[in-house]
Amino acid sequence: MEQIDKYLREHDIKPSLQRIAIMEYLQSHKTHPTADEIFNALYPSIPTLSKTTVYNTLKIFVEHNAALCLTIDDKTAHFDGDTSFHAHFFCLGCGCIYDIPIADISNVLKTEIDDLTITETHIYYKGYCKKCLEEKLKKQKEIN
Amino acid sequence: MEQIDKYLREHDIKPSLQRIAIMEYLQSHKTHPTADEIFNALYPSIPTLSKTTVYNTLKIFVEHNAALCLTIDDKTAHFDGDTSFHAHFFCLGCGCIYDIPIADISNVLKTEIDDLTITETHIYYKGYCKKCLEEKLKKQKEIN
DNA sequence: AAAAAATTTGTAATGATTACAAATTTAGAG
DNA sequence: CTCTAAATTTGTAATCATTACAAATTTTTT
Repeated sequence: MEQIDKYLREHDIKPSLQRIAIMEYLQSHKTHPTADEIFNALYPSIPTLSKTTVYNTLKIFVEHNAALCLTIDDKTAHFDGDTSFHAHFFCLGCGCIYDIPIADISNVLKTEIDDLTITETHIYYKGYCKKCLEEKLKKQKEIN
Repeated sequence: MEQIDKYLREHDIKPSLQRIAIMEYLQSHKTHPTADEIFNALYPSIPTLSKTTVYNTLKIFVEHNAALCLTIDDKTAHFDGDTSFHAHFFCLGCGCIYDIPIADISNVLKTEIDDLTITETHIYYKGYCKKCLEEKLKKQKEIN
């Protein structure tokens, strides 16, 4: 708990009850939750919590580089409390997101391009997890 | 025009007037337009065009690998008629998207991970283009 | 030329996100 | 401490991209 407090301060975010709870959830649930999932998870223990607060807080986290916003899913944004460099896999079937460790590609990825200032680099894989691939193949068989 | 027709057929897409127009627009405008932008651009010349058709058609293109859907912008999906492998830069200020050529990193990027079947790989850079970076710095000065 | 299939269209719904203003909490000055 | 200002949180209402769906149109097949 004290660690979350410290983590927020290190990122120039004043630790409030809500901010601590949301960051605590993000860092202890590596499932890349959506704002809605975070709200539903925390609401029972913080009954005064507002969904707007969750959205506002996540925006602050991202602006202060305390969390990542993943735009891999076109339906909704997902958030990641782990800001270290890694890739993500998004299952087009069930929507789950997995962390994918990645080799050092600093020699391949650019940090500056012409007149463009890079602040974030994302590597996303999309496809199907085992379960969803099987279901997909089963459905295709049924059609044929 | 005949080339678009052929391109669609090669991807098992039956070429209709609307589909040809949308693919023609995608391939001649390398700006990674949104469905809305495509609709507004084509509507004057195809007054019967429906926005639903644009959405449906783009979905078909993506399913048949005739176009890419970019989820780099959390506001709205962008589309790319160039399916060859390249990265994208998204300006957090003005929202423009640039193509970024990328060295061969097939040795770094995975094509199979455990039980996950990869169908797409995306590399996104986010940051600020020259104009937007200047404006951002100017605003920060005004605050301080 | 008629019937079936595919495509397109328009409208209405959905659902994530944001705008905004009121309410509450926290921090600072006296 | 206590009062005031600033920051944060909250709830409601709006926005806006996208989709669902059924009717209309076009294309293909018989």
